[in-house]
Amino acid sequence: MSFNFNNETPIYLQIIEHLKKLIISRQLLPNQRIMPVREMSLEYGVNPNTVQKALKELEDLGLIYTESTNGKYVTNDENIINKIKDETINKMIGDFFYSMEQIGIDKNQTIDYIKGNRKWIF
Amino acid sequence: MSFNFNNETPIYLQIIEHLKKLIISRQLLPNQRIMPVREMSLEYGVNPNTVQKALKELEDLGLIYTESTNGKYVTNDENIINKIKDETINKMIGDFFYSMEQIGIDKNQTIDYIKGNRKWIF
Amino acid sequence: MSFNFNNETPIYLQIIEHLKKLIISRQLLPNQRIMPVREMSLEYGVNPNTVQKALKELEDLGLIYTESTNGKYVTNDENIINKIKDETINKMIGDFFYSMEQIGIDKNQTIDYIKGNRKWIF
Amino acid sequence: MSFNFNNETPIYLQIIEHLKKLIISRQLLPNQRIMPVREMSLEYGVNPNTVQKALKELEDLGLIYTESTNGKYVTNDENIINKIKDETINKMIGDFFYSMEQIGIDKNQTIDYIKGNRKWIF
DNA sequence: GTGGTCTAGACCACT
DNA sequence: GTGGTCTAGACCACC
Repeated sequence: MSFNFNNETPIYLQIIEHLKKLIISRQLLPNQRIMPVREMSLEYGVNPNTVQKALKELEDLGLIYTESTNGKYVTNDENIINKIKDETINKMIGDFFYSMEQIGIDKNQTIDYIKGNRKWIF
Repeated sequence: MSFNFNNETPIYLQIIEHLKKLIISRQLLPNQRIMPVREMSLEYGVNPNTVQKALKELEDLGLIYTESTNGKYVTNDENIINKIKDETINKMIGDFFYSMEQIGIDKNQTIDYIKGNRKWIF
Repeated sequence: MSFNFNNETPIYLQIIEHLKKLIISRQLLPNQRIMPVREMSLEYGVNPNTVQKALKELEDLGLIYTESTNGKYVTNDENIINKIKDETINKMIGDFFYSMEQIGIDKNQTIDYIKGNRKWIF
Repeated sequence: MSFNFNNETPIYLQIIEHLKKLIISRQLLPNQRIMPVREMSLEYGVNPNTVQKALKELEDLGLIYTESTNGKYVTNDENIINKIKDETINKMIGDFFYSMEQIGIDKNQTIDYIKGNRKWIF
C-alpha cells in the first residue's frame, strides 16, 4: 500500500477516514480480521501509537471490535456500518452542495447539473 | 479578509482558486478593479511576488487584464468567465462522483441520493 | 556560452527568444535534455529564478516539458515546434517589411531588392 | 514628436539613424532647412550637445550642410543620399538574412518565403 | 541533484 | 502609487 498524507490534518484522523472508507465500501467485510497494529504502522509509515489511536476511535464508533489477544475485527453490526456510511455520504453530499454554493450554484441548479438538464463533461 | 492556507497546495495556486471563485460567483464583477498587488499580499499575508505569480496566471487564463500603472481588472469577456465556470463545475462534479465511488457508491446510486430517492440529512 | 543582454527588453524574454531560436533551428532537438536551471543561470549570468520564469513560459508555449526531478526536455511535438517556427518567421518578415516601409521602400520594392532586380551588396 | 530611446545604444547614434531615415525616405527633402539644434533637443528631450554631436556626424557623412549663422540643411547631392540609402537598405537586408539564418532558414529559403512560394501571414 | 515555491527587498517605468 | 523585473538566498519534495 502506498499512502500519501497531507499536512493539514492530523495523521490519525486521515487513517480513521481511510479505514472508514474501506469498511463502508465493503473492501473490509464484517468480522474480517484487521491487519495487526505493528504491520499497519509499517504500511502507513507512521508510529504504531498513531495507528493505535485511530483504531481506538474506530472501536469507540463501533466499527471495529477487539478480541483480546486475537486482534481486531470489523464489526458485524450492519446497522452501525450503514449508519456510518450514511453519515459519510451525507457529509460528502453536504460538502459538495456547499462547494457549489461557494461559486454561486444553488442546490436546485446543482441538481439540474447532476440530472443532466445542464450539460457538463467529465 | 482573513485567510487560511493549507500546507499541501502551493499558496499561489490557492490564491488562484480563491480569486477564480470570486469571479465566477460574481462577487468580483467584470471590469471591476482588483486590489493592488501589494495590498493583496498584505491581506493574504504572503509576499507580493507570490500574489504577482497568481495574478499572472489568472491573466494567462484570461480572467483578469492589466491596465499598466493603473491596476488590474476582472475581464469583461463573459465567455471566458463562463468557460472557466463550466470547467470548475465539471471538475467539482467529477471529483464528487469519484469520491462517492471511492466508498462504493456508483454514479447512478449517487444520482439517486441527490434526487432524494434515497434519504439523507444535511 | 557567452551572452550579452540588452537593457531594453526583460532578461527573461531574451532568454525565451534565445531558447526558442535554438529549438526551431534544431540546435536543440526534440526530447533533448535542457541544461539544469541552476547551471543555465550561471551560463547566462542571471538569477535562477529568472531562468525559471523563462522556462516556465516556454513550457506554457509547449516548447519544453518537465520530467519532475529529472530535468527539462525539448518537446517532441513537431507540430508545436513548426507552429512556433512559422510564427517567428512571420514576425521577422513582417518586421522587415515594416522597417523597409519606414525608409520609404514599399513591399513590392522590397521584394524587388530581395529578388535581385535591384542590386545590393552584403 | 514623441520619441523613445532604448538604453543599449548611445542616444546620439539613435538620433543619427532617425534623421538618416527621414532623409532617405524623403520626409526631409534636399535643401530643406533642418530644425534648429535647441528646438530639436527639446523635441528629443535630450541635451543640445547630444543633438549637436549627431548633426556633426551627419554633416561628416555629407547628408547635411551648414550655412553659417543660417542653420543646417539637407544636402542637395542626390548621389550621397542614394549612397546612404543603399547602404541602409543593404544593412537591413543583410541583417534580415542573418536573422533568418539564425533560425535555420538559409538565403534561398528566405527568398522563397518572401516570394510567396512558402505561405506566411502578416 | 532536480525542479518548484517562497520571502525580503530592491529598482525601474509610467503617470 | 501602479505593475513588472530581478537578485540573493532559503526550503521543500522527489529519487
